[in-house]
Amino acid sequence: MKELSKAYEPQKYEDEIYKKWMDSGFFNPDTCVEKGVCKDDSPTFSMVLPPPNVTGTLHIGHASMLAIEDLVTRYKRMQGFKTLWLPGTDHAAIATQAKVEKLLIEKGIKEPKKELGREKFLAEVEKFAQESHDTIVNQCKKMGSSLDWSREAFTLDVERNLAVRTVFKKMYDDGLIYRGLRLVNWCPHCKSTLADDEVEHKDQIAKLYTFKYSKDFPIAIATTRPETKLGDTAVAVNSNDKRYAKYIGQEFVIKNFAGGADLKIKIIGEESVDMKFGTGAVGVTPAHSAIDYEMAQKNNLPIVKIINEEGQMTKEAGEKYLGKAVKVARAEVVEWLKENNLLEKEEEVPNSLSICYRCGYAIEPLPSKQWFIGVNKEFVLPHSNIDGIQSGEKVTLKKLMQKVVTNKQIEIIPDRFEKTYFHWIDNLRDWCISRQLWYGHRIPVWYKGEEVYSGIDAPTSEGWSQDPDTLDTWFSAGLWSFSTLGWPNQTKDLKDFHPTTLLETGYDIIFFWVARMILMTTYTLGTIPFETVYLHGLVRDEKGRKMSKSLGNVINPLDTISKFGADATRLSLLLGNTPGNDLKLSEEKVEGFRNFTNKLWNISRFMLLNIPEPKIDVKLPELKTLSDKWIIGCLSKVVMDASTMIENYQLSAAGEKLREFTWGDLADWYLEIAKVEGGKEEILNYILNTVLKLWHPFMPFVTEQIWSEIYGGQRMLIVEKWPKQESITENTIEFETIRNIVTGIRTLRADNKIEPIKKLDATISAGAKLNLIKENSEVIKALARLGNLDIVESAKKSSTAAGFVEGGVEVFIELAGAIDLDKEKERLQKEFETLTKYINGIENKLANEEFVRNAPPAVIEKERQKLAEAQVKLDKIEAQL
RNA sequence: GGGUGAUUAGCUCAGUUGGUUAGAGCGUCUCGUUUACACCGAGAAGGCCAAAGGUUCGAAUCCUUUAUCACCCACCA
Repeated sequence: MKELSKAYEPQKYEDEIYKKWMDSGFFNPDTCVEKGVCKDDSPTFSMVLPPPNVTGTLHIGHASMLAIEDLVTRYKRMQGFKTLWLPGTDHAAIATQAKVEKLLIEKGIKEPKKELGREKFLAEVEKFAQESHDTIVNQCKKMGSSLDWSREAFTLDVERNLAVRTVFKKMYDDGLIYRGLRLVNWCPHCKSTLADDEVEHKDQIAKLYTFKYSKDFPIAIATTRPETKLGDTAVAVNSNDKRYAKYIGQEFVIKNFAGGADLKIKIIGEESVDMKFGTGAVGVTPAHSAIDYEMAQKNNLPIVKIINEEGQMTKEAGEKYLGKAVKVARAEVVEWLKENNLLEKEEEVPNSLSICYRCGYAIEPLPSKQWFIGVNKEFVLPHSNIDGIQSGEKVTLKKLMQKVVTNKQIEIIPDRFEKTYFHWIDNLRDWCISRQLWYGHRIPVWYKGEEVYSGIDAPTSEGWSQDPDTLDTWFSAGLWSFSTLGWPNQTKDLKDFHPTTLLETGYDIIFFWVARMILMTTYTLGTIPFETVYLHGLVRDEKGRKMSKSLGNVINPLDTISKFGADATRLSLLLGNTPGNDLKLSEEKVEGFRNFTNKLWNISRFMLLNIPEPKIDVKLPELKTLSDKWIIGCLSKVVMDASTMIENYQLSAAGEKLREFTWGDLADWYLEIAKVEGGKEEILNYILNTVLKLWHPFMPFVTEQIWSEIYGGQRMLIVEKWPKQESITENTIEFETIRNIVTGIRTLRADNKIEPIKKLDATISAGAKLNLIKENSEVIKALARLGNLDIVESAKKSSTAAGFVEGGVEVFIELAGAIDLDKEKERLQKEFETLTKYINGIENKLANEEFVRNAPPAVIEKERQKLAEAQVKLDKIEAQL
């Protein structure tokens, strides 16, 4: 007989189990085919791991992602799918470079890039990235992730670089990638451009200054950025504004504004100007404001760049300001306005500040020559697997992105995010993809004088120099679903696993990543990157706040793993977690699930004590007793429910159902009954195997450990077949009667303060259920701790007994001297009253003609039944009173 | 300014096409070591389902309005 230790200690087993899984090769679909777990032509399930940034370590959010993805992967693998979950990491260009720069500065290198130069600096970044990578891989393993490490990829490795260059060249040739002078989002701190999505907005209070450029200028304007007025080329007023209409079209020259440049200001009419805000007039700075830039395009205004990439004033602002920081210039302009009595008002207004999503520094919009992807440019899609788009049809990237979601080829869970997605696409502008960073994919474009060459490889002739810039990190991330499978080579993996089945990621990167993958894949392959998108929420602390170092509320997954185990950590991130919603987590919650892993361990321990020779392939034996039929009915139902729920990505609900069965039905009832009934070796063996399989995707370690304790190394749970539903449709009502009788007796016992150890005598007036009760009398006696139990067809309550009615059966407990007759009467009286009220409610309902006319017959029948049952119960209680 | 989500027991949440006497876990209280488990067992208390209208025979569930909170988007200087 096998025997487990008394308590489960995760720390003792987890690393060893992971190693066994690795050695088995079962994370790799090819090995699974070789070893007959699935066939080469079995249906596939594939998913890529959203590659974590190599900027440091994994946090609890990553742990949640891994738990969800591993659950689905293990489920599919056990179902016999040819299953691939492909790991990788993201070089996260701007984030990683900024992090390493900071670290080097802390080390005492004041200007790392200048001092080290491109090559040495990059070597530092790569060293850091490698270390982070190793940490991340280790953490993934700690969580139990069944990732196929043999296929691991990196967004910046050689294979992915080829994919990047190939796609770039293709887009360039299709005219989708172009270089142009545009107003871009510039981060003076990161010294790079940013995509529109990489700009965040922060509410703040800003000073709004109202003033005139000069005494002679007829209109006062209001601005929160006076220094930019040195680059103004117009003043915009609402075309319908009677105050200013007469000036529209006029031009004014302001000499030496604020002691700096001369301004040439044209008054223009614009519908968009709010007459009620400020003075109703806006100074137009085309070079440093997106909206002003558009006005300039429309009105043919000159663009004067007065702030450079360093965040300093240019000579266009005038000699006085040349080289001065923006903030200094602002103060000086305000000072000048005051001195010249031009400042009319200074007030505080709420304002939205644009900041860099990486460093939080204020964004400076400025004109710059950059590379863009045109999202509205038409091109021909040669091969289309997209419903509603023909091969050879003219399309735009925007159209492709919209189509695959509107035609339901891609399903987004929860579906409300479709709306968000469409809204984003509708407002999408050309994507600026060049970055002035060193760490990343170098733009595959070479220059020689005026000549420009774009190719997968460098031109062979002399005299070409490559563009110094790199690509937005999301460019390579956008290729992830197919670049990881070997594209541009036509590999077997690509054929087998693309499009991938599922993309599981956070809702916070739906634009950055999900949308870009859809763009890149539909364009490059003419197909979807994935069939389903499952968006998870953020993990927050128990008060719903974001976890942050400064708040000190960070829960580190490695800590909870070492304290409570990986399985407990996983469960705490899976149960109560629903798509699209944030999850509140506390250490107590993890602790609770640690208790459950131990419970499962002990359930197994007990069952093993009653299974002399456990077998892996045990068939469902003949069901002898009511409880046997009942538990197998429950098990069968939970197999069905859990399966469909996982299929529908209701992972939390599936886990709840399993827990309810395992802890409630199985442990609290069936195992207790098994102690009485005996002879259950095979059925217990069958239930144990099934339960371990069902729990495996949720908590792989403890289940695999129990499995290996039972069956040695002969077969691993990770590749056992997922259970099938038995065709047991046993009515559970009869068992419910037994269960409720036991509970009823226990309640009476507690109410009357009778210690559990004392055995009571009882009489059951069973009526039509005489046989049922007789057959289960031993169970009732044991679970309710009865001494004598008389089961008769009909009996009356004695004066020293307490009684209750359950399922048409009356139960009388002999309390002899212990009974408080008044209290007993009061209790029955109370129940009588609630029941009467209940009956009245149903009677009224049934007396309502409208109800009887309109409600479906099944509902009416149910009400009648409820009424009849309640009526019987009421009569019996009345008799007991 | 536009949009989305949340609001159910002290806390965290279920409640899937409208038909329950509204559920679970944690916490609280009472009792308890009966040959798996005190990381446990038995029992109990605790809810005008945010508010107001409406639709319906019937609403926690559908519609409208409101309130509070959270998040996303946006070029109000």
